[in-house]
Amino acid sequence: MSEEKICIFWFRRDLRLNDNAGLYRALTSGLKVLPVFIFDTDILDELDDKKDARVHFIWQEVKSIKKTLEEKHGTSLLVKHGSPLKIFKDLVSEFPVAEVFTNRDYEPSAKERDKAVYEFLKSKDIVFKGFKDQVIFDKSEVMKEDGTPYEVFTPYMKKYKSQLKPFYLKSYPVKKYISNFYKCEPFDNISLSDLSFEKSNVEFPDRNFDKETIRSYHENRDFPAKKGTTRLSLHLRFGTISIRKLARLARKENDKFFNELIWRDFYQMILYHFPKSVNEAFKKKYDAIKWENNEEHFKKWCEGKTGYPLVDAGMRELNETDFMHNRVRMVVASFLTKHLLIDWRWGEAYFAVKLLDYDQASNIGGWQWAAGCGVDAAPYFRVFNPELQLKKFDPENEYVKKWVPEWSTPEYPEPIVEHKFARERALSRYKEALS
DNA sequence: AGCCTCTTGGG
DNA sequence: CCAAGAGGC
Repeated sequence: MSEEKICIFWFRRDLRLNDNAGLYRALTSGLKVLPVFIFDTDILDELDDKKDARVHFIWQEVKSIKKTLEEKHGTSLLVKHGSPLKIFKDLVSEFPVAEVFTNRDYEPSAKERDKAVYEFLKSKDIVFKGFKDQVIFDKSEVMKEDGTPYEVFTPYMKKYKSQLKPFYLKSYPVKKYISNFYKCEPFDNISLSDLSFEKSNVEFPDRNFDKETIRSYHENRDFPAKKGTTRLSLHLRFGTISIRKLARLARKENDKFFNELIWRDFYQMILYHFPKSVNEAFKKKYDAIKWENNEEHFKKWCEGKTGYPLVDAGMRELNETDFMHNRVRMVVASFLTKHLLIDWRWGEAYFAVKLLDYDQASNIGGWQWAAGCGVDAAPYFRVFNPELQLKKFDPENEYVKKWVPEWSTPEYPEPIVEHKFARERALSRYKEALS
């Protein structure tokens, strides 16, 4: 008797059982669905901090999905640890796999990984299908009239909104087909220490956000001392909330907040079309900038000891909580690239190590924007004045006092560069590269 | 999603 | 005297 064929659903950055596009397609495929998660050693081996909060978060969410599947749906989650290609080679000999479903990931390294898995599966006559789940429009769905990708946000956003029908924001009714999982006894649990990681001490923001924050987003979002932003970036990064659900609400409640979600799609689209922008300036000429790359300055920036209170507050918030308010991200990025003339890649790499919500597309986009070398970037002559930014966005010095308690005492260092000097140096150095 | 400097015109 | 606007970087 031939064994009944099954399909695999491969969880990645979509760690939820509700409104999940790829999971829905798997459950409605007619095949029983074996859900799989892989702790990818190709990624984990690169992480030096054994208390990396992202690993802890993913592990926690994976455990929770596994528990739900076991307690409510008579199935389990097969959790593996290793290199995905190798894992799939094992999986197809272990299970009668006919198809593999997943949600698309647009990062260049993920595309490469998926291509290798696709090729292997193809050689075994197994279909590998990817679905759009983590954005509203992907790949080439929002393009200019001439068929090329947008490189400026505002016209992209207008086209996006004109194309957007309620249909695109509809939830996938996973629940209706939830009985189509492959029935089995619980698979083994993997502990954090099995992965050679430990629990982190940072606090994970709640996915159950306050609607009022979205309603008043445009008024409060720029003030880091206020609870003016949703703190949902982590959940968007790992798919622990659905972008469609959030976009439905955003569209209804607050256009400014909705635009921020569109920025996210925009940067994902840019990275998809321009994978080289991972380490090359989108505007080629800017790769000619002669950076100072002063190691001592870079260290002081990392530690939050530049003598500019808003910059230091931001960096210390990042170091202590693995998060930084977005207004302050712009300020510290501008400071690093313009005042210190340090290559944006250094800053981007530091954020990649530290940020709990690190998302490659948004971070590359944001850093290149700050450095002036990206899509729709700030013109090079825009140099934030860190003191004016402080006056504008933290007028009572609440944020600064919280993170830099020694500020306004003799212990607080003098600025490592003087603003006027640094601004002029940046302007002439940029001008030189562009001429 | 800057900032600076200079000019102008009302008080 | 200084707020507000223009224009350059």
